[in-house]
Amino acid sequence: MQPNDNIQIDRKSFEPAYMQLVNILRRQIAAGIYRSGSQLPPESELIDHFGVSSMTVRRAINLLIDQGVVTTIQGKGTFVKPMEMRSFSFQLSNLTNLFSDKDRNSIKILDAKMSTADEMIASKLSINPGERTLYIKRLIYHDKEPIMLHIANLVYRPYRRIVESEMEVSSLHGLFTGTDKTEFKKGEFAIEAYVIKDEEAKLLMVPDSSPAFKLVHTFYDFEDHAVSWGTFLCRGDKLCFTSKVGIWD
Amino acid sequence: MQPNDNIQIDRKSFEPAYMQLVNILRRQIAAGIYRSGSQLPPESELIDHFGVSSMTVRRAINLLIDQGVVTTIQGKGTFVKPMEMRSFSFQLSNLTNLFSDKDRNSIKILDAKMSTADEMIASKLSINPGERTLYIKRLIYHDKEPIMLHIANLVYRPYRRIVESEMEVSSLHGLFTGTDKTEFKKGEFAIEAYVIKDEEAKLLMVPDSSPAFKLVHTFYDFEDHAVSWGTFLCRGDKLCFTSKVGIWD
DNA sequence: AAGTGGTCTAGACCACCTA
DNA sequence: AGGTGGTCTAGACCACTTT
Repeated sequence: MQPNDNIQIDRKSFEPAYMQLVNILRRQIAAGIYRSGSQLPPESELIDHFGVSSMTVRRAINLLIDQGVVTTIQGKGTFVKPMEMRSFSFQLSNLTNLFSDKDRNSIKILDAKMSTADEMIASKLSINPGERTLYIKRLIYHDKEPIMLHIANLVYRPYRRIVESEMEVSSLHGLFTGTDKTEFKKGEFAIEAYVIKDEEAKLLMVPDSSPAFKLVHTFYDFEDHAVSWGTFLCRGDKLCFTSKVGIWD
Repeated sequence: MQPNDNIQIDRKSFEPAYMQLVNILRRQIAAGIYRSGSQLPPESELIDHFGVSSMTVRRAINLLIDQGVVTTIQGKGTFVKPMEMRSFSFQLSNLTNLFSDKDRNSIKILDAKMSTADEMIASKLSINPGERTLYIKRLIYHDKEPIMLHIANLVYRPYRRIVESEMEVSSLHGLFTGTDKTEFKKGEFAIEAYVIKDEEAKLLMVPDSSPAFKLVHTFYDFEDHAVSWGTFLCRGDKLCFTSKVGIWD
């Protein structure tokens, strides 16, 4: 089988030329015409063969680079990348799916009270120990089943609306789906492995010592001040992350 | 403060114009000149103001879209996206860092033997129950400390070199760093929360009921046959995943 | 010197939205 | 109809690598 034989770009298609080219090259790599480590045809050849401009070819190649399929070396060529474990990437959208259907979710507020920051909370929120904070503890249900326990500490700023909006169910929904305008500029996350015990186990209705993901978050407002620090405790039996790398058709 | 005032692209810079434009717009969004939900200047205006071509502007905008910073609606405009939790993604490269320094790692093979596939393994490797497989169990050390337990089941194909290369330490290192040519075309990964117990706890030298990440993998060869199925059991105290969302400077 | 990737232009044309 | 994003061209010029 010859490379690039016969295959052409369909100019009448709704699919843009650069995307067709991406798919053509992906398919040829998947078919083993270009093997791991081997060189793709030079761009000039692709331009001639497919009758497109250099910009179109480059756009296609850039997409293949983004997809982790090829690497380019200036002056040398474009090469098929070997599969790497490091390029596995996991999205929280797996978890987000749990929130796509608003009707199937509900939130129960277990606790919401004014508090003062201890050393730990103060350092996380960049305030002084003893300053006022808002403590929120709530249980998130999916299909009447508790799946996540959210505990958050918020900086108390009477002149802002953040506190109220954080309290509301809709804001949490907005955070996950991105539909609402959140008041946050940026956020940090860490995922840790965790074992649910005692009270947490009771609340989430799982046996003691059940596995869980602990999602620690910090949210910042547009002045780059930390506003919210807390954790989502997610039942391990209700959530996992998946990813694919390499060439999938 | 006026949008786009004074700021210009430095044509003498080594940084390409499209990348400068990305950074300019990011900085203006971070500075609150364009707030969440608000509209960016139309492309025609950016073309005029910065004295670049439409292709350069579009390339910059496409990158901002990739970064999750803006959304475009054809016929309407380009808008700043609110921060979304769903766009939170983490890479296995966090874990890869543990492997960057080859000298600090070592691997001990606990078990390696011919076996036959049971129902479970057969279905995962797309072979028939009873067919021959290779079973490998090994402990991965970092700074003399056990951090991961890897158990893998491989399809036994005498005419291939995959088995040998899988056995070797270097292949595992290559998988993580991407330096070696792996024999795999593609792979799937799932991350689950897990609780280490009994024998696993002893091997990894952690107390019973310690938290862990369970990474289940399947690797495929260039004929799309499953070749390897197994799990990495990673000590939760030695590994966590982090990520940032929204606008960071 | 020849071959390769990388950036950029100055337009053209189209599709979509709003009025 | 006028404004907006989206694709595409046919070159030009540059930087890097190999011969």
